[in-house]
Amino acid sequence: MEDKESDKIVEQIFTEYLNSKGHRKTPERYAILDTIYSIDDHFDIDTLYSLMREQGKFRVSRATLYNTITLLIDAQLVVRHQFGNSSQYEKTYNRFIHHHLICTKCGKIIEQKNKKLQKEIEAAEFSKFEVSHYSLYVYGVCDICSKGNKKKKNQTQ
Amino acid sequence: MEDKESDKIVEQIFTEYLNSKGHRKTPERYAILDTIYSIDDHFDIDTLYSLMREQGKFRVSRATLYNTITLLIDAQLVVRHQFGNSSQYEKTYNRFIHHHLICTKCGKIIEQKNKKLQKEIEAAEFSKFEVSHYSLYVYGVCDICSKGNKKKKNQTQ
DNA sequence: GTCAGTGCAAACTTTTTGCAACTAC
DNA sequence: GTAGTTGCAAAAAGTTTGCACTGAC
Repeated sequence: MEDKESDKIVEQIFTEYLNSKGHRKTPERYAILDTIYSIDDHFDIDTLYSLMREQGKFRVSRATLYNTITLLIDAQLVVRHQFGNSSQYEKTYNRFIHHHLICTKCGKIIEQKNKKLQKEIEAAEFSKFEVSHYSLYVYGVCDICSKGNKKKKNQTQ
Repeated sequence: MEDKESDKIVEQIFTEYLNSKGHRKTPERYAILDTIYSIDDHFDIDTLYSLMREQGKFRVSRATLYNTITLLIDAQLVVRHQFGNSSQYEKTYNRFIHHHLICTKCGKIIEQKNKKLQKEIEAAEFSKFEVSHYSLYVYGVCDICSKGNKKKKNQTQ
């Protein structure tokens, strides 16, 4: 998805990263990178694993996925979130900056832009700390769960 | 630690919560609540488990800890964080509001107040979402790791 | 007395690790 | 050629579940 242009840039960034670290440029790593950048929202390792098998793109093991995703995080091309039980990941390059609204009733995760807040967080000063990125998780009740409760009124909570 | 006064209030809140939900008021639950409120920073289930054994306060199983902490989260007396591999928890009542600075080099978590930012996040509007609380995780490099790198200059990055 | 809650151990899930085979350099 | 990578399976770590027993109501 997205544009081919940014995919090329992302590959370039990864190549430079691998070179700088003295890591090898294996086909597995690029296949994983490509697949991740074809996914537009959050994913976990198992989803990524299944997706790569289905697509028949390139057969990689889970161990390799874990190894590679660590590299991608270090290269700042992917971020990790830990909602729920398993780690969730998302690509970072060329992806709009957003905050995460997490519904405490149904567990749904909603991405929401808020330019004003984004700027305020980015402008914040934290003493003795070199900031690279941040994640804001806002917990509450989503629209659907909120409506559901009001209509039904049959829940103790 | 903290003051006895707030411990009483916290117990009261929990009692009201248990009543409202029709849950039983077991000694295990209060022992867990008390222990949690004696801890001043983050902890995981294993730490809590060991602490309760050491103190000889009350012997509870891990299963009960997991069950009870779920209730405490629902009662808004505890929040869960998911840095690293295991879930981290912290008490909420009477605890200063802070943000989490996470060092990507050493993994250390620094709690930092920022009243201005706190107010800005609290003032933020998220459409179709009833906010209850939030967590801000700021990733970057801490003072010590930053100094270490500058001194050594032996790392590729 | 009843059923929610508990302890224990087994099961399950996610992630890490050890090792032989492979391959990028 | 050789060390970094990979795949596989086993192990580890964290959490959940099943079941018999206990105790709050």
